[in-house]
Amino acid sequence: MAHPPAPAPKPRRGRPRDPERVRRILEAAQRHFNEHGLERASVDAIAADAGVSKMTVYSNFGSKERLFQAVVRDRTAPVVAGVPGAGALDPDQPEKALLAIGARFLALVRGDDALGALRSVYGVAGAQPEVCRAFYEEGPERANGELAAYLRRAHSAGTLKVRNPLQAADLFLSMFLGSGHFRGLLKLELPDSRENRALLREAVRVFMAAYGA
Amino acid sequence: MAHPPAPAPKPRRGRPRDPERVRRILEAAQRHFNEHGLERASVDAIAADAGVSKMTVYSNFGSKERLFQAVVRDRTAPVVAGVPGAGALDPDQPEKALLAIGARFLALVRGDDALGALRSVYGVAGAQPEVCRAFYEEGPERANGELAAYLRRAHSAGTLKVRNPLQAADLFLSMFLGSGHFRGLLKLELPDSRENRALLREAVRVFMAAYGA
DNA sequence: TTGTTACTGGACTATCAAGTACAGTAATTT
DNA sequence: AAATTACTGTACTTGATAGTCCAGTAACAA
Repeated sequence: MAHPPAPAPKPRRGRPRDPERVRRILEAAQRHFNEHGLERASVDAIAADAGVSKMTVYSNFGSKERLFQAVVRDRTAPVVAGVPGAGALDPDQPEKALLAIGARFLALVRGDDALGALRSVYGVAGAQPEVCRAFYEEGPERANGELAAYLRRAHSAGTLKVRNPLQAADLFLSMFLGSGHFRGLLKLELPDSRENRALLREAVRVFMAAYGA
Repeated sequence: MAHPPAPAPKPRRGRPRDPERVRRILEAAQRHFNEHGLERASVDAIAADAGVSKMTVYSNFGSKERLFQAVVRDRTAPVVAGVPGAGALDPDQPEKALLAIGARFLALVRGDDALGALRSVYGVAGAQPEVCRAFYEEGPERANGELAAYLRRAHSAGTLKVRNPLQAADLFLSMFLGSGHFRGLLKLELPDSRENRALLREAVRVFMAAYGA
């Protein structure tokens, strides 16, 4: 979106880069960064795990930090993409829509992928502001924005009464970031699915009580 | 609470430990761990910052990891202590009480102390389960528990209608862990105080709409 | 075929930090 | 005073790892 799809076809001479190698590096790096964080992950281990020489990592990404940045940017958008799907939801059935959105968001913020990503990005807060900003904008902010768009539509349809859609969206999604999310980030035992369902129902009930038309 | 106040007066021979040095070490370590995390903080720097020899650090704490654990345990309880104060709140004025509790919790989860603590504890998730568990129990779980106790009292007083106090408490406190908290953890710009006040009011309004008697 | 670029694999350097050793000094008990 | 423990300061060992160098090989364009 920010960039035109393919700025230059780049018909250079010599052997072309192997895009599959690049993918393998990104995926291996993602696993290692998720599990150990930026500091403890070793480039040697990542290269070995990707089945690639260390020099290939450096010729493709330049440094460990830039590899980290590439990993974050590479996965943030697709991970969040599955969350809102707010475009397809019916503004006449807000309760149903909120249940769907909440269920997806809850699954996201309990999943190892997002938890690992959060931990590793929190670990570089301050040291790499651009990555943090990009992550925030492509991640939480975007999810909020899409839910807010839905709330606006429902408000126009008269099925909800939402004065400040961004605030309301933030509030709704926040409800899934409580103790269960803490436990996930700390790698403690997670609430079982029964408890998750109860939380989902209650969050929707609370929201409807406050914003129902 | 878990331990009797002073299990042994310990009248040993020789020079006694200097408790002030121990405090200086803990405080310096806290600053460094907050700012850089466990990995990047160096024991030499901590010792220098505390105005203490490195050997003193090791003879008091044994290792960097155990120093880290000591820091976390040392500060978790006091930090959270200021949060609920639910004991002193009037069960007949839940709206007022929730405003007070929410304001304190909001200030907490926006403050550098708690944010740094969260970042560093998230950084050792999995590697140091005991610290994570202790932090969780002394921190979020305890805050939840105290708010839940208040909600129970208000329910008995007939001013609120709360079937599941723990769930409701979790939901209420969660509302302050949304985008603003993300931004804090990522060291991005924080919402201004006007926005914080708006969030506080709205959170209380939403809660009252769902749980008001 | 030739020039050019991508990749391998291993050896190598440089750096940084955890933890130890040790010899001397300070404080405290008996 | 004597024994004992705490602390200092510096130098040291040890281990890990980011990043480089290099010689050789593979794949592609002209």
